[in-house]
Amino acid sequence: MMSFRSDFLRTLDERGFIHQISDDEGLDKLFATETVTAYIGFDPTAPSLHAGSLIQIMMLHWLQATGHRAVSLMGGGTGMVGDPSFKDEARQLMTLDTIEANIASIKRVFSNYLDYDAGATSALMINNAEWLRGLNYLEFLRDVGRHFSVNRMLSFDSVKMRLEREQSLSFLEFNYMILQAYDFVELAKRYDCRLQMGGSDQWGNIVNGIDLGHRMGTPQLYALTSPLLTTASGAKMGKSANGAVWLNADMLGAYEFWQYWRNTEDADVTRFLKLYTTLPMSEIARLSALGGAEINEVKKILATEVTAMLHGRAAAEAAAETARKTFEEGALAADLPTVELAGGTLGADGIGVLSAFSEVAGLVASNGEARRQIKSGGLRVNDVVVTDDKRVLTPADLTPEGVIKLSFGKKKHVLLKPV
RNA sequence: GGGGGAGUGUCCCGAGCGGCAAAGGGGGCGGACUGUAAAUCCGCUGGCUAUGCCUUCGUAGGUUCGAGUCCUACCUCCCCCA
Repeated sequence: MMSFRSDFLRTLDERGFIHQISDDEGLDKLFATETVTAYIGFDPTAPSLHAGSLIQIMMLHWLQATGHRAVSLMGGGTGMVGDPSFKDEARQLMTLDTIEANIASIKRVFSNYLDYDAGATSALMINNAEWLRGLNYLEFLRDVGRHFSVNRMLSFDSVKMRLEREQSLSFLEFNYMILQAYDFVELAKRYDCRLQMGGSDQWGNIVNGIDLGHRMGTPQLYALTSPLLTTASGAKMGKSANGAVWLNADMLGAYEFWQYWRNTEDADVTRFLKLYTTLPMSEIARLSALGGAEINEVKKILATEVTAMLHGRAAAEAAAETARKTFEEGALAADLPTVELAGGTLGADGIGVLSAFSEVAGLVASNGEARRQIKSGGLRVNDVVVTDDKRVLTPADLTPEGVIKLSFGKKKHVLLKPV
């Protein structure tokens, strides 16, 4: 790969964000000579983005940090269609209400990474519903649709699998790539946006936008994709034991978020430091030199840095401290995830362990699962292994701090607290 | 339009003479070993008021003491012919 002159591309390159660029020399020149507006699209498929999207958000962050204008595009229009790229079946359609609610919820995260009040390089939050929802079908077909070749669209890898496999690809979904291409052109016209970034699975969609731009008379547009990230052992980013690693604080607390990064595999630590923190490269080089058990200290730094960007420095340090107490001292940390019990719930007859773990704490999925885990020694109450599935938790189990600590495996803990 | 084939445990792939809560794998979870890592080994991997009850094999009916298995119709997909 060539060496870049522009701060933005050099930074992205040395930190491992770049998978493919449509015209690296041309784009480098653009970034070196002017303030560039670039965007990444986010479809509102859930009330929160998850760790898998963090790499995209970080790209926008660096874009702004190196003096350019970052646009996060909410898919209020495209979300009504659903991206079929590399999916083997159609997603369920979302209602407008759901889409709007999801967008409102997702939006909150961006202000932690982007500055929306920075003069000429303020970040922008735009919703493609703005131009997509009002489209006139016939006009759109004539102005935009005529530039697309179905033959060519069918040849894209992103839909090939779907076609070869057997699953039907509805006409609705098939239009997604056209809408995304059109988004790029609209952003170019309205906001002078020149670059679209995204995950490598978006390459085809982005390039379509560039082509459409040619035909519809925009300036030269560019594509930049990031690698599809997996952990060293092949798992997709953003999934953990308890499900997705959400970015919204109301869906995943800072402590659990911190834990996700703390549990990074050795082989991923350096890569993640570069991608997910803003530590200087020299510092990352120093940390990467540490090996053996020392790498645990590096993982803590990784976890704290990533968490600090999202949830704030104070919350990150509190999470680190909670983890230190819990894992290193074996002490009881008061701010582990806590379930409050309404007055007297523990009082009368106590709570059976099974329902305490399943219904009350939500650590396991069902009573049956709790029973199985007891058999294999995976459940503990106040750090004592549970052996009897008939055991009942009573006020006598309360620690001096007035809580009962439930643990599932070594890493998942919940405090029950009567109030 | 004609002919042939397929849909299995709500993560995936996949076996399944009429007695089936249904083989096997992957993934996931727990345990052991470690460093809150990886690798490895062991166990678990429908629900419940639990020596029993309930819900599961594309959908709806039917035959049978008993249906994932047989019959009928329907849905979806694949292949061949037109």
